[in-house]
Amino acid sequence: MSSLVDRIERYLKELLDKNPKGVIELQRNELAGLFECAPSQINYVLSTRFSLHRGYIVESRRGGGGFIKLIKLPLLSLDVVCRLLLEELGGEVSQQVGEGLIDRLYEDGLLTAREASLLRKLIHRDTLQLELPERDYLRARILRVALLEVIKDEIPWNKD
Amino acid sequence: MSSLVDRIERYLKELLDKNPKGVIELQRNELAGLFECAPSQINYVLSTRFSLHRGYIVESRRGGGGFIKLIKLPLLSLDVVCRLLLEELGGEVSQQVGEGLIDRLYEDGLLTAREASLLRKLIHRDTLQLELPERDYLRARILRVALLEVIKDEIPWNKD
DNA sequence: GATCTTTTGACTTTGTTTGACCTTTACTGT
DNA sequence: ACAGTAAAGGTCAAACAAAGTCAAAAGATC
Repeated sequence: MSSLVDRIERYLKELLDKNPKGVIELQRNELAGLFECAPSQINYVLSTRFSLHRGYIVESRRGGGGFIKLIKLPLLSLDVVCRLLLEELGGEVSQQVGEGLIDRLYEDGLLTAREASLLRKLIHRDTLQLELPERDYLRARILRVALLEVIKDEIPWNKD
Repeated sequence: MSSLVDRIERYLKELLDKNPKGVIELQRNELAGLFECAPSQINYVLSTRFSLHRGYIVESRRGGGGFIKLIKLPLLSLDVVCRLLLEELGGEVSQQVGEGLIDRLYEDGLLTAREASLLRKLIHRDTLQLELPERDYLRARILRVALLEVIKDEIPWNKD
């Protein structure tokens, strides 16, 4: 008997596959109602089955009219993400490394010229103005967020 | 399902777009009636979605024959941007104000949608992860750098 | 039976909606 | 002119409506 978490996972992946953009939006409580479980179960599914290193981004908003948005990342960028995001951008990033990364993303066509030069300025030590362990942590966070944002609307790859 | 506040916002922005002067006048109670909500909901929409930082001015008068007037400010001009840089972004900037400003830059066509949502994430407290006086200072620096980058193309005498 | 995964529930955080009460303005009758 | 009244809009705090967190309980696995 497949567990709840598995059934919810399957259900969401079906929805994602049906949707050509690889994006779905849902209500946590509604979904919990559909599967007759605690709402926090949905969070469990999301964090164990739709984590970043499995190739998904989850966005959400609270309050009235809140939602949860599930984005399936294009395969193309998936290996880039795994490598950069999880390894290099995990902890701290120096300015040099950061700039190298931005250059590479630009050359790969993931960043426009303007985005690249904006990011280069943003991660500059003169902008961050923090002492040294924190500065490199912040730079890593900034680049992580930027990368995540940028890979979302990569051209969708093959289906199935 | 989009929330009431979103629907009212959309409605008002449509009206503003349709009106070439970028000015509309309305009755609070009438609008509340149209959307079948409490009149004070209108105030909520106005203060969260049509703030000065987002590029709107709201004027009103009470009493018989009262009204609410919504004015969309003209596109950001160079001198307004300079004033923003010096005054608004000089010191500290809250997340709310920052988001408002980014919204306005986007609506004025100075930022692409992707740049806007990137910046929104970058200035989010979860990304900055600093305690409160420093966080708002850093946010101001980030927005300053971003704004400068973005208007570079607009400055005629600057050729790089 | 130790450990790993799943499931649940109490509590928190964030954003929205409402309602009771307040202030300002125009109009009306005297 | 003047007071009174009705007709706007304003404020603020409480209620409501999401989603998030965390730890403990319950199952599974070995």
